[in-house]
Amino acid sequence: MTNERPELIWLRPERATRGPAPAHSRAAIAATAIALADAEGLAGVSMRKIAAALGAGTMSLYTYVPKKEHLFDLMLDAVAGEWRLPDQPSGDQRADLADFARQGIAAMRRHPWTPALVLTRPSMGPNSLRCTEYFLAVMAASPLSGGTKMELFAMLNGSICQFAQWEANQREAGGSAQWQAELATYLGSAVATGAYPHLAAAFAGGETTDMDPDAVFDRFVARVIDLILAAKG
Amino acid sequence: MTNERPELIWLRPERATRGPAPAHSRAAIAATAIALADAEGLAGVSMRKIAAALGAGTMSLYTYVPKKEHLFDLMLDAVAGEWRLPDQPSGDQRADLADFARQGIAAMRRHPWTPALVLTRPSMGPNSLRCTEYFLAVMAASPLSGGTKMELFAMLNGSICQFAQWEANQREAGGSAQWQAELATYLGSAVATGAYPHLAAAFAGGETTDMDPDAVFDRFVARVIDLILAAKG
DNA sequence: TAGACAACCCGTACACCGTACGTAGTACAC
DNA sequence: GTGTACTACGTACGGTGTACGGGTTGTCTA
Repeated sequence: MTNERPELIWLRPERATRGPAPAHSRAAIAATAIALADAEGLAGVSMRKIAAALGAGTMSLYTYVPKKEHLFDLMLDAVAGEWRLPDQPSGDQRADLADFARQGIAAMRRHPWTPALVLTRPSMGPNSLRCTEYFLAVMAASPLSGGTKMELFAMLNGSICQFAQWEANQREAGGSAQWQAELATYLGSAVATGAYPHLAAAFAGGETTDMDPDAVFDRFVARVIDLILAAKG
Repeated sequence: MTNERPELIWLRPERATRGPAPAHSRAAIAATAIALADAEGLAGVSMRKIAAALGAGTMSLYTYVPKKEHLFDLMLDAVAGEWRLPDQPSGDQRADLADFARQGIAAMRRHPWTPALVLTRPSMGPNSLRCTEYFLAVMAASPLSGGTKMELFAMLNGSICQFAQWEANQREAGGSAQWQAELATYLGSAVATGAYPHLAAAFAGGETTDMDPDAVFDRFVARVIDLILAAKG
């Protein structure tokens, strides 16, 4: 079989025993990348910029991270480490899941680039495993199969990501007055053709859905939790 | 105010009246891009490759599409045009929504790059509007507000995307035996530390969840539809 | 009908990206 | 002391999106 270095970053030891002591660390690199992503978005994260921020040569990073993709894994797991989970579930499933979800949305609001990454690049670093473990602990009393529980976990996680991504999109769009004006013009003219009567009715119904984001999220997540707790399969 | 060309592509006329007749069209460019994305993934779509496939100069594309982002809008709307929706809902809400969802997952299986794009870049081209209109028609009898219905639509759509993306991830991971082996090694060693008892239990429970994908999807989407039809807010 | 001008077509060029490769230096294993 | 595994990183390559400018073509105005 192949004796190559493993592709999975969690299988590579961070530190070897032979050469000089490394001047940096995976954690520091990930932290710098996260700061960059927070400030400039995912597209603003480049190996050169990270290296510059760390005062290192660009290619030095590749001693710590074999590919940029793996850097994303590190970033995601660092964010997953921000969840503050109690050691033991309280016993109130609904409350525990709601709290779990709120931790998630909070982390993703701090780091708006996370949902896009989580959805397209699921990874299971130590911190992600800790989150999964907690979810399973909350569901421990349920008679559902392990596989079904994992499915439900994916669903909860995905829903949180989806919501966070939606919020991020809203924020981005809301920032540009021109964009909003153009969208209104376009939708107005589309509706005016008469081809979309129901759409017209929906828009005419007074758009007063700009409630407190936390309330919207709680309502949304309550629905998802309903669904999880009602699951039989 | 500004007299600039609108940023929103649906507000730009496809064809002007002054110069020579264009040799290509937005639709042809989008179709080429879609073929490329289907074959090589989103990352394989570059302006140069599209132009080459069309037999055009790279920069010529920019007469049709002001930025690459807008090309994505065109691609997504072309995919949205693949939904085969009846002129009128049947009257059976659950059946209509289930059919709608099945159309969605089918389109996204044909074009595995769509969910990532839809989630991060919602756009409302004519075909997307048609889909929205159909959903609202299905929900016409419901007393919910227009805003709530739009939220529910976003939720249904998002769920479909999420599922499709999850499937795409599975397919990609399943393709590499090495990757699967490494993941198993890693999870095994993680579980062996004893730090994740519930995770261990979930894995120990015999992973026989590899059912028919259609059945899994139908089960998943049935849950989401339950949630939509039960909505009161 | 003359000519202005808008829109098409596209080659060149620039800034930036991820990263392969090679070299130099360092510290532990033998 | 020597070999060797490791860190550090400059240079370079092939790719990206797209700004710019010039040549061409068709239509609308005078």
